[in-house]
Formats: sequence, C-alpha cells, structure tokens
Amino acid sequence: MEHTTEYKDLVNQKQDFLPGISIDCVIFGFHENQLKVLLIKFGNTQIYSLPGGFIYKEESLDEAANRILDHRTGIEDTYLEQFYIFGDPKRVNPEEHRWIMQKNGIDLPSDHFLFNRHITVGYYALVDFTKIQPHSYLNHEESGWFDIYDLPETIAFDHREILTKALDSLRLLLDHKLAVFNLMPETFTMGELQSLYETILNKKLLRANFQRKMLSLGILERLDKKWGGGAHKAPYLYRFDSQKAEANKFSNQFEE
Amino acid sequence: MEHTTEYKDLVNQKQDFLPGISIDCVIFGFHENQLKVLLIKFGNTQIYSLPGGFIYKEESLDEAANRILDHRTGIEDTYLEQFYIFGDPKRVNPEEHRWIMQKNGIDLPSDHFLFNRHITVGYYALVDFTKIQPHSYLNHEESGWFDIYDLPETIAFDHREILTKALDSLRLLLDHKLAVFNLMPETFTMGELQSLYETILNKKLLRANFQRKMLSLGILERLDKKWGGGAHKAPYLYRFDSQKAEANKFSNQFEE
DNA sequence: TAATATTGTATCGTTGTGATACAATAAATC
DNA sequence: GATTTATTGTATCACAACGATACAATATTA
Repeated sequence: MEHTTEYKDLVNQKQDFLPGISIDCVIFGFHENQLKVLLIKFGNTQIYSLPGGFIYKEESLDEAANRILDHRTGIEDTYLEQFYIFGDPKRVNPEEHRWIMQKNGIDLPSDHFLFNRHITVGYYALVDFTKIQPHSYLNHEESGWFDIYDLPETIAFDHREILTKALDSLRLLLDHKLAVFNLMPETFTMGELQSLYETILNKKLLRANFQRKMLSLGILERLDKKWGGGAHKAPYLYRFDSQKAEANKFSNQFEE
Repeated sequence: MEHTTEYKDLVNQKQDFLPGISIDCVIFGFHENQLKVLLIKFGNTQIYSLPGGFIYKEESLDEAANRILDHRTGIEDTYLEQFYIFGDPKRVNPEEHRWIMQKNGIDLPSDHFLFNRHITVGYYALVDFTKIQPHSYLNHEESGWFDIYDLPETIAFDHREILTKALDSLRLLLDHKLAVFNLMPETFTMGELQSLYETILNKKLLRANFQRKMLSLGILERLDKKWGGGAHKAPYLYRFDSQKAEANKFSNQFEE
C-alpha cells in the first residue's frame, strides 16, 4: 500500500500536531481553457478529497499550508491564502472517514483522534499549471486535476462545499487583486488571459473591451508575436510586469 | 472579584471546549459620527482586549460566536461574520496572559491549558449602537466603546492586529454588501449615513454625489422630515428597506 | 422680516464600459 | 503565388457612472 508512509504520519504523530484542527488546500491551476483543481483519490474507492494536513505545534497556519502545498505539488513559493474556516461539528462523517481508511488497509479504532471533530482552515493556492510536473507523491495518491465545473461525483466530507467557497473567494479576488496572474504561465496571449477570466467568472466577455481594459491597467509588458498559432493574424505575447503594476498603484493588489 | 464567574468557566470547563481554538469578536458600532469597537478592560490593569471565548464541543463556530456576542451585548440576532483566522504560534505571549490573570487574583499554573497555543477565529459584528444598553456583564468587565481611530494604548496579545484586519474587512464589505446598514439605527438622515461611510473609509465624500448614489440604489424608504435639527432646511429621514433591496437584486448583498 | 446653515437636486465635463465595426495579417487552400 | 479564412488589434459610438460645482428650498435663529 503506497499511502502507508503518509498515513503512518497521521496515525502516529498525534502528539506533534495541534489537536482538532486541519488545513485543506484548494489548488487552482489553469490549463486548456479550464480552471482546474487538484484532487486526491483515496485508494480502493471512487472518493476524492482535497489535499490537506495538520499543523505542527510550532508552526504557523501559513507555514503549515505552505508545507502541505509543497508536499503535494513540489511548488515552494506560490500564491497561497486562507479564505474561510469550516467549523460545523458535523462537517465530517466519522463513519465515512473510518470506512475510507479501512479501504486503504488501515483499521483504526473509532475513538482514534483522526475521527474526532476537526475544524479546517481552507486555503487556496494559485499555481502555474505548466510548472507542475506529475510529482511522485501525486502518483502515489492517484491525484489529478479536475475541471472545477466538472468535478467527480463522489467528493469526501464537506469538500464540495469548500470548493464552492474557494471559487467564490477566487471571484472576489479578481476584483481586488492581480493575484490571478499566478495562474498564468510566464508569457501568454490576450486571448488566453481572457479565457482565464471567463472561466473563473463563468461567463463570456467581449474581446475588444477586455483587451482595452487590460491594456489600460498598465500592468502588461508586450513581447514578440506568437507565431504558428493558426491561419490568422499572430497575437502578441504578454508578460505580467509586477514593477509596472506597482508603479501603477496596483502594488497593494498583488501578493498581499 | 467580579470576573470570577466567567473565569471559573474558563478554568474548569476545559473538557467542554474544543482545545487550542478560540473566537475573538470585533463588535462595531456607530455613534456620534465615530466608528466604535467594544473592548474589555482586564481588572487591575490598563490592558484592553477583544471580547472572546471558546467553542463548546457540540457547537458550530457561528453558534459559538453568536453565543459569545449575546453574552457580551445582549443582542441575539445581528450581523456576524468570520473574517480571518489568526494562527501565529507566537500571537499570544503566555507570560503576559498569566500576569493579567494574576492581576485578577487568579493564579494559574504556567502549564494551564489557557496558556497553551491558541488559534483564534476573528468575527466581526455590526450592531445598532442605540439598541445596546450598558449590559450588566459589560460593567463587570469594565468594557466600553472606543473610537476605532483612537484606541487605548495597551491592547493585549495580537488584538490590535485583529482590529486592523477587521477594519480592512469592513471596508471590503462596504463595496459588496449592504450589511453596514446594521450599524445604523432604524431611521437616519442622509448626512448620518454619509458620516458612517466616511468614518469607515476614513475619507471625505462629496455630499451631492453620495446622495445621488444612495438614492439610485433604490434601497431606501423616505420618511417624514426630521424637525428641530437646527437653523436650516430639515433633512428627510430614511429607513433601509430590505424588500426594496431584494427587489433591486441586492438580495445577495445583504445578510449572506 | 432677514440672515444663516444645511439640504435636495440639477448640471457640466470626464471617464469607464457595452456594443459594433473594420483593417491587419499568418497560415491554409487552391 | 494569389486567394481565402480565422483571428487579432484598434477605433468608434452611445450610454452609464462619477467628480465637481452651482443653486434653489427651507427650518430655525436673530
């Protein structure tokens, strides 16, 4: 059983973790015009969940979230922010949880700490999809990217609700900060950027107006044209220019 | 010592509470053109703190926050929302905490659970100042309202940071929801409403434009004029009309 | 009765935005 | 190599939103 290492941590390290609290990460990526989230499939089941973990006793919440994210994606520095804390006492069904563990060959007593009530802090990460290679850890967990609008049927616990709230928060972020550029690769066309906005907002935008608005913000550096995209005029490539953004008083809208 | 009852709870009921997690409430009110927050003064000190508490094991976070708020202000139904979770392992200095308790005649061992690391969930409440009478509980705690821009010098733990974050969140709320009307009395003049906005945003607004904007939202009911306000034209009184707000597609901007 | 302070509203110019149009052009097709 | 095609970059028009200013209305005071 490939999960053993991780689960051993969970099972044995109770004394190292803060009790009764966990972190769940909604890892957003953008690929082929789809907004994706990274989900983990529990072994021997069809149940998916968010990657999560616990907080060491000497660790801040942000540090824990970064550690968990690094563990799952191999990305160390990326945009990561808490968006909500989920504290319903019935948010996790301990029977469901125990059944999942059993399916993975781990038979824990029903009074094991893992099945106690846990409050969970929701973090979302905005990662550059192109920089994430299938991590060894990912394979072990049978994790994968899913279109946020086409999620698996069975999602564990209250994780579907967490995903919904994360998407809501991401939409709010669009209005206030420029953090969504963390979802784009280093260079991109205006059409690709528009596609990201459309996917997050789940509605079509007028191309001409989107371009006008984006250029007027003064945060993009225009590079060479992108050749070979098809039988049509070649689009420019752009790069997000954080210095320009700062000069244009958008400093407070990006990366805190 | 008047605190005894509450502190007894804290000291003895460890087993009833979720371990390692607390709630702190930033209770906003609006009075005499000032944005106020309710702070508690620890006995025999000059140290103020936010009213807070712990979560019972069968209670949701929102329920706990409501209970704590009710306890402090006597208000049962009001606008209450979590805004951030504070999880720095050094956010509370246990020595400072123990010293404060000692000053209140409660000498706890340094390994008492109260001095363990606690993560705290920040909630803000928007209350109608005119409906809050000095609650018996308040007197006991020597609590009082403070202008958010003129806080006491000594504020315990990381509570000043929590207050700052709460004010930031309140400003965001202004853009998205109509919840700030919870801070106003039942009826008010346009000038009073403008004063609230100016106080939250900490900047002056143009009277004519503010009035035009507010009226155009179609969320206010115009009542009789308010007489006796001085040697000038009498202003109209307004009432926030949640039905109008709903009809004008603002339903999603108010009370969830 | 006149003066005063404040309120309610109108107006002007500027900016931002939705909608549409059109020229430019890289690759595919003939 | 000329033509076609799909897409891009930009211009334009109408309208809404907004900052700034002006002014008439009016409840109280003098």
